[in-house]
Formats: sequence, structure tokens, C-alpha cells
Amino acid sequence: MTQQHRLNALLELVSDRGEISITEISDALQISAATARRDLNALADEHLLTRTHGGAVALGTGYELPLQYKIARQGEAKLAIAGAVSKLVSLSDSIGLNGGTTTSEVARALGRSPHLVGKDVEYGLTVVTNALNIGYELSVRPHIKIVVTGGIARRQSYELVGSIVTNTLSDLVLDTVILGVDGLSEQFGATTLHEGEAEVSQSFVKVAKRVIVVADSTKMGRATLARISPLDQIDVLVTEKPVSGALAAALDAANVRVVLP
Amino acid sequence: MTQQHRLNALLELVSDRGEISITEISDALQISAATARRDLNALADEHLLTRTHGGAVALGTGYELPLQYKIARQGEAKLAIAGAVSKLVSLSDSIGLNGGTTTSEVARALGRSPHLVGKDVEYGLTVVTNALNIGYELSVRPHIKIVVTGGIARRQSYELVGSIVTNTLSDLVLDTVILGVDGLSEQFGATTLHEGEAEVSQSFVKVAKRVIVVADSTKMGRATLARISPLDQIDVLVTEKPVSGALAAALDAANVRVVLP
DNA sequence: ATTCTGTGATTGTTATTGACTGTTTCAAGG
DNA sequence: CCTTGAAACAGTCAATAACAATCACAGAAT
Repeated sequence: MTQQHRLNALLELVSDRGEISITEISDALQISAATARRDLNALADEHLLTRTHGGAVALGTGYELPLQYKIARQGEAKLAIAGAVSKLVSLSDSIGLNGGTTTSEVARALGRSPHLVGKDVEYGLTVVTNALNIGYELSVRPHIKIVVTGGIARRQSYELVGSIVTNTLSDLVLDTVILGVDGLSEQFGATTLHEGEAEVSQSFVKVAKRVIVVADSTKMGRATLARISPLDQIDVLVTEKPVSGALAAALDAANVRVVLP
Repeated sequence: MTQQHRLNALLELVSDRGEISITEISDALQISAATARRDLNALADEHLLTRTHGGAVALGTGYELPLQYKIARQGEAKLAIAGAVSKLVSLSDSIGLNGGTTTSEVARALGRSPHLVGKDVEYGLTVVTNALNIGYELSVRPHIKIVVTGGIARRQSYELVGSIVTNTLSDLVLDTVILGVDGLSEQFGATTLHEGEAEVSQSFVKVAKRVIVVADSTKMGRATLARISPLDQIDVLVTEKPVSGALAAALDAANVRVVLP
């Protein structure tokens, strides 16, 4: 029983039953609970299932609600950033969101924020996104209207990319666009690892009245493969620690407002 | 009784009855009042219900559907249909899939089918869909290229609808389109419950070389609100029981091939 | 032969649940 | 409009189960 076999068998078990517990796994595959946990975590890291306390559930089973577990794994910084961002959004806004772990956290925060639940409003919050996971998770929320851009799915990030995205976005106008980025540097501005995602983010910037960049402190001063936009097209940066050094000066010069939790 | 179970069961109870009390919950699910309260608060935090003194009420409509999607996982008929459909698909096809419980099962079958895993092919299976849950689930499969049409999400069915969908689809050509329908009748052909979804399905039919309709036997002879297409535009019908009566004759006259598992 | 990875066992830590307690809310009756 | 008792609530605690981290051993790869 190799690792590969185990992982395959595990996936099959989970997608057959919809959910599974650690003890069921260690029983069925004759492996220790420790290994069962390791395997589940490995599969969860690749987004092939959703981990829960005591086991896992297959994708697409009802409401994948025990998100606290995921959140705990993703770190405090992103959670704090997400909370701060949701305060910058108001009811009846139309919001753009690209993909990524930080923006996914922002999406969850938007879904939770009490001040975004309109009681008697005809049009509440509208979220436009090219991220499949965000669309999927938020589509259950009654108070948010979800528009998905369409496009070709990238497995690594759940993002939709390609000409379909840019075509769709060019017909829209967004009050605020919230962009997760992989790097933010003085010289190159906001950058990302994938050129297709950069193209999408550029399209978002073009149709936005206000651009908010979300990035934790590890992204500061870093530049990755593909440019999204120079600093002066950014209106607000939300991060969890004060920015220092040359980047801070550049942000100031570009009139970027820095918001901390 | 895991947390998952509890939360799902709770939402089901609430949306069935409209409202529910703590004692009813702790009685029905055999849990303590404290846990019932904790669960209700968790769901209220996610805006999936509204908390009241002594219990909770459902807000709005539309939580039944994700549950249907969960139940669909267990429907034997749909599983059998899905298996039969996947045999009609070959590697390097481009496939269209609309939303619904049956097509979701088809998508899972496509993701699992060994004969669709191309080892050294440059272009394997391509799936085009307007269903968020299908896109989300299949996007993790390395051997399938996923294209999502984009559009406005319907909470009740995970389907994307609206002009964005038709715009996107009009630029594509699909080898096979697999349509889930709510009714199939001699007089009205394939029909569905929602006019927006019907529009999308029509667009799928327009760009398809081959149209496969999937429907379990409960849909036979039934007609619902919105027409998708007459029988003679359908090439194949996949269902789990032989069709009889007037509909069978009409299918024969329209040259529809009926495939059973 | 020896490194290296993967597995299982062990440990301390964390999360979840139900019971308990004091406080708050609701509604009926004055 | 206020009082008052019952019900529901929030907070805390202990027990249990699950978790992450570490270590040692076995088999595989080099």
C-alpha cells in the first residue's frame, strides 16, 4: 500500500460517502490515525476535499461550514486584513474580487459582516469575481448577489482566466475592486506569479472606481513575474503591519492610503 | 453525529418548518441545549438563518437546494445515468453541461472515469459549464479542462444565468452538450422550471453538435414552466428505465436514441 | 553501506461538548 | 406602566476526543 494508492483510495472513499472520519479511514485502510490525518491534510492542501474536526467532507457536500478550521490554518494576518477590508465596504456597493487566499478570506468576511446585511434594500451588495471558490461559497448567502466572470479554470488557485474574463469585465463598472497580489514593490508596483491572473487583475483595475490592494507583510518589497499595476493606480493598501523603508515612501508619494486592522 | 451533520440537519429542519425551537432541536438531534444554541449562533453568524429568543427562523427561501444536491449523491438512478453518460463521452471531446442534480452526478462520473484520463495527450477532455458547483468540483481534476461561462449566480441551483452566459457560449463550439431537464414531454419537448436556466440551455443546444438529455424516469411525460427545445433537436436520451407510451413513440418519431444503463 | 523518506507510537496541546451558574429577556397579570 | 416568575441566555468548567509535534524504527533509494 503505497502513499499514492492510499491517497487515491481515500479520495474515492470520501467522494463516495460524502464524508468520512479518521477512525473509519484507519479502519478501512488499516493505517494509523496519524497517517490518516497526514493524508487528509495533504489532500486538503491540494483542495481535493475539505478537512473537518474528526475527518473530512467531499467537495460539494451541502454547506462546507466548518471553515474555522481552514481559517486557523491560514494565519491570523489574513483574517485581520479581511476584517479591516470589510469595514471599507458599504451596503449596495458593487465589489470586484480576484482570487487568492487573502481575497477568499475577504469574501468570507463580507459574508459575515453584519453591516452588509440589508434588510429592506432592493439591491444589496454585489460581488463580481473570477474565483470559483469565492463564487461557490458566497452563492449560498442570501444577502449577496454574485456575478462570476467566466473563463478557464486554473487548478492551483481556482481562478478563471483568459479572454472570457476580460470580455465580461469590460461591460461592468465596479465601485471597489479588492485585489490580492503576490508582491508589492516600489519599482514594479503590484505583481503576481501568473501572467493570466495579472491580465485579469488589470481588467479589474480598468473598470474600478476605487482599487484596494490586500497583502500581508510577507509580500512587501517583493516583485514576482507579472505586473498588475503601478502604485499610483492603487487607492488603498490593507495590510497587517506598518510598512517601512523605501516602499513606505513610495506609497506615500503615490498617494496610497495604508490601512491597518 | 458530527458537526457537519448537525449543521446540515439543522438548516434542513429550519427551512422545512420555517422556524424551530431549541428544545425541538435538542430533541430531534439528540444534542444538548447548549450545543443547539452554539450551532444556531454559528449559522446565524453566517447569515444562513435568523436567531430568535428560544430558537431560530428561516430567512427568505432557497436553502433546500444545496440539500437536494447532497441527496442527489445518493440517488441510484442518477448514479446509473451518470455512469452510462460517461461511456458516451470520449477523450479530447469538448462537453457542455448545464446545472442540476443529475448533471452534477454526470460531472463526478466524468471526473472519475478512467477512460477519460489522457496520459500523453495535449488536449484532453474539456468541460464547459454554467454550474458553479460543477466548475468548483471539477477544477481540481488535472485531466479535465474547465471553462465556466460566467453569469449571475442563482442561489437555488448554483447555476449562472443571464446575458453573460449567452455571450460566452455564442463564441464556442461543443462536440456534445449534456442537459439536465425538469420535464420531457411529447408535446412540449424538454422543459425546465426557471426561464433563465431555459435560456442558457437553449444557448447550449445552439452551439452543440450532439445533444444528450439526461433525466430520470420521474421527469418523463412532465412539462414545467420554460421550454428548452423540441424533441427533434435531441440526439440521445439517457434515463434509467425504458420509456413507454406516447412519449416513447414521439421519441422514436423524432429520432431520439434512448440509452439505458 | 548509508542516507532519506514515510510510518506508527507517544506526548502535550487544543477543540468540542454537556453540565452548571448567574444574568437577561419575555410576557402575563396586577 | 411596572412587577414578577419562567424560560432562555452567556459564560465557565471538566471530560473527552482530536490535534500537532516529536521521536524511533523500517524499508526504499542512492
